[in-house]
Amino acid sequence: MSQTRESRSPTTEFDVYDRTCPARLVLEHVTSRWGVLALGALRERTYRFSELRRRIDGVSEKMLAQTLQTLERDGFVHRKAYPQVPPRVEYSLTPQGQEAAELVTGLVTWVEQRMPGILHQHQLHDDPNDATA
Amino acid sequence: MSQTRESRSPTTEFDVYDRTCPARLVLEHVTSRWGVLALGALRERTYRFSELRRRIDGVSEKMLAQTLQTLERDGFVHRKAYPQVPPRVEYSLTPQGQEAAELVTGLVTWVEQRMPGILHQHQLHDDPNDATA
DNA sequence: CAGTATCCATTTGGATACTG
DNA sequence: CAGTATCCAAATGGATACTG
Repeated sequence: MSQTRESRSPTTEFDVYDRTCPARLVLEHVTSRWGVLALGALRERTYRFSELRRRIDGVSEKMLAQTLQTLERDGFVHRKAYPQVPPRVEYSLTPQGQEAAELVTGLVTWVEQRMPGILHQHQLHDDPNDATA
Repeated sequence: MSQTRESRSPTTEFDVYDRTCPARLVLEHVTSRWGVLALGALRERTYRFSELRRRIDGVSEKMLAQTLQTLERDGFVHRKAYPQVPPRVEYSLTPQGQEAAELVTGLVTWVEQRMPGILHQHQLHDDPNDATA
């Protein structure tokens, strides 16, 4: 009776399909709008705060700070502050963060590659009349 | 390293790091709160609307409908309506949707498996005093 | 059943100003 | 530089009522 539910048994006791499960929150952190991009960027190299802000086109200071703090708390991002003035803070991925980043990057590049087809699909969907052939 | 820019060159002309790129929108669709769970569920089997709503604990009718419409427009989800009364509509993954679903499911199970460690990390982070050793 | 329409509370998120 | 604090606009999202 390890399978009372539908045909997908969670690998552990954690199940994102349960709204009270903390795993759902963590999942939302890594799949969040800016979380995905931050993880992807940090996979390239270490970044300073302002560098990341420029790298991630469109992110506000507030959201970047919030995103990084969340990812740091989850143990995906390492924050290293150098005690100097002006301040210098460097962000990098932890080993766990690297794994997460690889997975999300897979998704990112997959989407980028499929975009031509997806845009074409948008046409088909939005346009009632079929001008094909 | 074969890279001219920041060490990550988009595979195509589409670049999610550009805020105007349509790929960013599609990425947000598949990584959205309910999009991730819908793709994961539909990977198990075909679902009817109400079944999906029960499967995805916490989703509202409105958000589920919206999510499915978006994923359908992107070409990830197939919607089949049977002309009968009461209405019967079945949702399933398209071939493209299956690929996307595999990627997001990878992320989901990864998070579920790492939860114990992540929760422990939360303790460390939130608790200033280090009671270790 | 499978939605849509509407109203409304909450959250998200950005711009700006300010601090160590 | 690396943030934090504040204010406010906009999007998200839920509950309810209604339709084909």
